[in-house]
Amino acid sequence: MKYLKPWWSDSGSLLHLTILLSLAGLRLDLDLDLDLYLLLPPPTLLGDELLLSGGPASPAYALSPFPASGGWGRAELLHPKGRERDPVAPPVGQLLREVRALGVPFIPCTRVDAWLVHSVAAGDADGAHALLGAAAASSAGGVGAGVNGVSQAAPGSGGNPRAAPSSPLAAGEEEKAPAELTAQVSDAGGHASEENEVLRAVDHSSQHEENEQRASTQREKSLQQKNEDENKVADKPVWEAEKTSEPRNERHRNGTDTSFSLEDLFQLLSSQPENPLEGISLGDSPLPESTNDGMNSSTHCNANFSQAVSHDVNLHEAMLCPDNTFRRDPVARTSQPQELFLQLNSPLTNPEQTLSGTNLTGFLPFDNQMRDLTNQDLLYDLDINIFDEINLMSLATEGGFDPMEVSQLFEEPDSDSGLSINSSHNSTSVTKYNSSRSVCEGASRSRSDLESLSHRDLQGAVGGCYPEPTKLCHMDHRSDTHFHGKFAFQPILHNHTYHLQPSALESTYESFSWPGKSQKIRHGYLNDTDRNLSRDEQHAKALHIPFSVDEIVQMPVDSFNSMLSRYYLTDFQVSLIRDIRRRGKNKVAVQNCRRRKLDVILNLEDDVCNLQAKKETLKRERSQCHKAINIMKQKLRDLYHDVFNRLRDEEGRPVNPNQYALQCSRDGSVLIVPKELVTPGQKNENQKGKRKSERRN
DNA sequence: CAGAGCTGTCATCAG
DNA sequence: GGCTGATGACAGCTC
Repeated sequence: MKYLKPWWSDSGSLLHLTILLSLAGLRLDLDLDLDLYLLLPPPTLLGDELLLSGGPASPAYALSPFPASGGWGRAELLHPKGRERDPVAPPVGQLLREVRALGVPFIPCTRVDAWLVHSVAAGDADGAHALLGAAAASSAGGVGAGVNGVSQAAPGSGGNPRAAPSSPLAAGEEEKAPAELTAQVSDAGGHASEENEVLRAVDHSSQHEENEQRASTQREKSLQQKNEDENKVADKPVWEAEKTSEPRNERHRNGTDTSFSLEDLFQLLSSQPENPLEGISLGDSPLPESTNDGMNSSTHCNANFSQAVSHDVNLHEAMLCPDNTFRRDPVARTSQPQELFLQLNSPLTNPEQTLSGTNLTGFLPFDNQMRDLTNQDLLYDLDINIFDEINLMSLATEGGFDPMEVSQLFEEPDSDSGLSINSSHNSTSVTKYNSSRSVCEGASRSRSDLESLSHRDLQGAVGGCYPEPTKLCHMDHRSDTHFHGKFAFQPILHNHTYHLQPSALESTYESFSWPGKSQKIRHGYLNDTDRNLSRDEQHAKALHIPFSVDEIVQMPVDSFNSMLSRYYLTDFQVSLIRDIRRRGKNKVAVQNCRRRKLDVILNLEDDVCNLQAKKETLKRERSQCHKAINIMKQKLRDLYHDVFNRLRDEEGRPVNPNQYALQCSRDGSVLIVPKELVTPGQKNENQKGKRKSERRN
C-alpha cells in the first residue's frame, strides 16, 4: 500500500498521486478520477497506509461551505473539523507547480484538485484564479468563498450519484454546479496560451493574485465570446452532451468536446518548457505538433486527444478499450472483450505493453516508489470498478460475450484470476488468491458451466464463507450506494476452491431435479471436498447460484423475492433456489418439530415419574391411615368389651354382648339396647363397615 | 446383516 | 393465494 501514500505527505497537500490512478488515468478523464475518488472510503477506514489525500497532519480536507459569489467563487482548504483553514496546506498553485516540476502526470483525485486542474486546463480564468487565489489566500491566512457543486460539476460525470454522500457541501449548493460547470466547460475550448498564463499565474505570489485574476478574467471573457459560436455543443451540460448521438471522438475531432481529461492535463503539463513529459507520445495516432507547441488552439488540443485517447469515458470503457482509443460504440466495445481485458492484464508481465501499440514507456516517469507498485495491485484496484461497471451476469446473456473469456482475461500464470482478485481490497494479498487456475479448466466445461461462469464473482458464498444475511449488499450492487465501499474495502471471502468435474457437474445438473435420486448420485462422483457440502449446496454450486444456501433460506421473503427479480436467473436456477429455500425452511422446521417432540416425550416421561412417585406417596399415606384406623377399631373393641364386662343386669348377672349392643343416642347418652331392636339401617351400616374393614385388612 | 437412531425430504394441514 | 410452521410418513445413512 505504500504506493498509495500521499505523494508529498510532508506538505499536507490535497493532491495525491497513485500509480493506480496514474496508469488508469492514461485512459480516464477527470470525472472518472472523481468517480474513483468517490469510491474510496474515508481515510479513517483504511488506516494510515491508505491516506487519500494530505499527510499525517491533514489527512482529509473539506471544501469551504461558503456559497459561491459570482461564478466560481473561491476555495480554501479546510480541515473537516471546525471548518478552519488548514495552516499546513500549501498554496494550491504551489502544489500544482510541484506536480509539474516532478514531471509526473498529475491526476486530480480530490475535488479541489480536480477543479483546479480543470479550470486551468480549460482556460477558465475565473475558476482558476478563484482556486489559485484561494490557494494564495490559504497560504496567507485569508478566508475565501467556497467552490460549490464540485462533485456534480465534475466534467463528464453526469452527476455522479455517489458524489452526494461524500460531498461536504450542502445539497442546495451542489445543484448550482452543473450550470457553473457548463459555463466552464463551454470555455474549455483549449486556450493554450491562456492556460499557460494561468499556469504561470500559479507561480505568482499572493500579491500578484488579484491582478492576474483580473487579467485572466478579461481574457477568459473575450475568448468566451470569441468561441461562443463554435462551441454550441459545449453549452449543454456535460451529461446532456453525453447523450448526443455524435460519437465522442467525433466531437473531439470537431473540437466540440470540452470535457477535460488527463490527456488534457498531460498536454497542459507537457506544454511547459521544462516539463519532462515533453515529447512523449500518446499513442499510435500521430499527435499533432500542438502536443509540444503549447497547444495553440483548442482544436488542436481536443483533436490530439481525441485521436490518442478518448475523453470522458468511464472505467468500464477504459477496461473494454481494445486499443489506445476509447470507443463509445457499444459494438466496438463488446467486439473485442478478450483483448480489452488482456490489455489490462498484460502489464502484469510487461508494463510497457499497457497500451497496446502505444509508446507509453516514457509517459510516466515513475519514481522508485511508484515502480514498486505491482501490476496486480493496479488491476486489483481497477477491479473495484470492474464489478461496478460490468454486470457479468447480464453480459453473460448477451451474444458474443463469453464469460470464459472474461475469466481468462484476468488470468495470469502466477496470480489469481481477475474475478477473484476483487475479493479483497488489500492489494498485498492479491497474490494470495491462487484459485484462478481452476478457471482454466473451464475450457473443457459444458456450455451450462460456461454460461454460468460469470456468476462466479458472486457465488463465492456458496460453499464458502457466507456473508451475513443482513449484509446482502450485493443483491443490488448497482443501486446500493454503500456497495462500493463495502465491496471494495471489505474482504470478501469467496471460496473459489470448488470446481466440479464436468461429469460431476452434468450429473449434478441432471440429478438436482430429482431429489430422491440425488443422494445416491452425489456420493458417486463427489470428491471429499464436495461431500462436505450439502446436496443443495452442491446443486447451487453446480448451477452457479450466486447466493449461499444460508442466504437463500434465511433471508426474508421480501429480500428473497427481490433477489429473484433483480438477478438474471434461469428457470432452473429460480426453481432450484425456491426448492433450496423450501427444503431449508422445512429442514429447520423438522428440526424444531423433532426437538419439540423430544421435549414432549421427555416431559411425559417426567410426568410419569412424578405420577409414579406421587402414587407411592399416596400408597404410603393410605397404609398409614389403615394402620391408624385399625388401631382405633381395636381400641373401640377393647372399650366395648370393657364396657360389657362392667355392665350388670337387674339380677346382678353380666350382660351378654351377643344379645345386647351399645347405641349412642343424639343427645350423647349411651343406651344398652337388645340387638333385635337395632334398626335395619344401622345393621347394614355396621355390616358394611365390617366388610370394608375386612377387605382393607 | 438386522436394527436402532439420526437426518433429510415430501406431503399435508393449519394459521 | 402464498408463505410458514408443524407433523406424520418414508427413505437413506451411520453405527
